Amino acid sequence: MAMTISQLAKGAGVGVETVRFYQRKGLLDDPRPSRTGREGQKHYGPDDLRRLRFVRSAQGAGFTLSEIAELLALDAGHDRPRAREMARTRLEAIDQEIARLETARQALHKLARECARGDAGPCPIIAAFES
Amino acid sequence: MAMTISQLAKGAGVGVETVRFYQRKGLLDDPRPSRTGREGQKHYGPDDLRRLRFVRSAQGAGFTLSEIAELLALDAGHDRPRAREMARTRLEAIDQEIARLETARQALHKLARECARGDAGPCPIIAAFES
DNA sequence: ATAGCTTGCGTACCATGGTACGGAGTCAAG
DNA sequence: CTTGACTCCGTACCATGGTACGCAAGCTAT
Repeated sequence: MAMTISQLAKGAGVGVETVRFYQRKGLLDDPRPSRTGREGQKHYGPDDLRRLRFVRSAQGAGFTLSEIAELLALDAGHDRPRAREMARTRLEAIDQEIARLETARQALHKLARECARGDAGPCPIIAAFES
Repeated sequence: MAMTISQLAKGAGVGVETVRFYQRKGLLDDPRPSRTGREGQKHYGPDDLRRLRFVRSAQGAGFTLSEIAELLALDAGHDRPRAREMARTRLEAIDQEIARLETARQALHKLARECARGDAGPCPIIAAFES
């Protein structure tokens, strides 16, 4: 069950350097080197993998690495109201972001439409963003 | 009609330093200092403001500054197919991003729901992201 | 045993998008 | 005529999220 750092990294689709980077940031455990197996080598279990995958998912949800560190601290702790607050805040930010993207989508769609006919001549790109 | 740099900046809601940064990046014109008005001072017209606002809008659409530089070059030029291609590519990226955010939204919603009851005790944050 | 891979560690470097700082000049008002 | 506001310019610095580099030590297959 024990994994090396490169197996751990592979399992989450990240690079070894990234794992170490997260360890330095306190996002991941940095286990004591153990004497089982290779001398001085660290190894990792399924929990580490879950945690690493969590970091990537939470990043996908737009949390910064330091927010993720806070979430992880909460997970170990008991401050549910704080956890809910963070979730709510992020949820609002996500909704705003989605709205912003929908707007951008319209502008781009307009750009594509206005450039649609003809293959030469100026195409009013700046005007397409005046919405 | 001529504006100073700070008026230009204010008109687009950015800082003076940001305007100069964009000039250094080639996103904005860097006019020759003129002899009208204050000696050695530059000034800007409505086109500069439109352009600056365009930069901010395009950034909002998720373009990087160097992509925006390319769009601006296209706007001056005649490569419509390229402009359409950029728009299409970005459109796809935006759709993916929206989908990603919707997923994240679900995860966060789940997190908030699972932490909803009780104000103490552990709250399965990591589990909430296992989707 | 020697090459080659992986590990661990620390430090340096990268891109992106700015922000800040310091010095020097110009101008208008008090 | 000094003070304050604004300008110009160059350079330095910042956070974020990594990526790369170099070194020593260990395992493993040849």
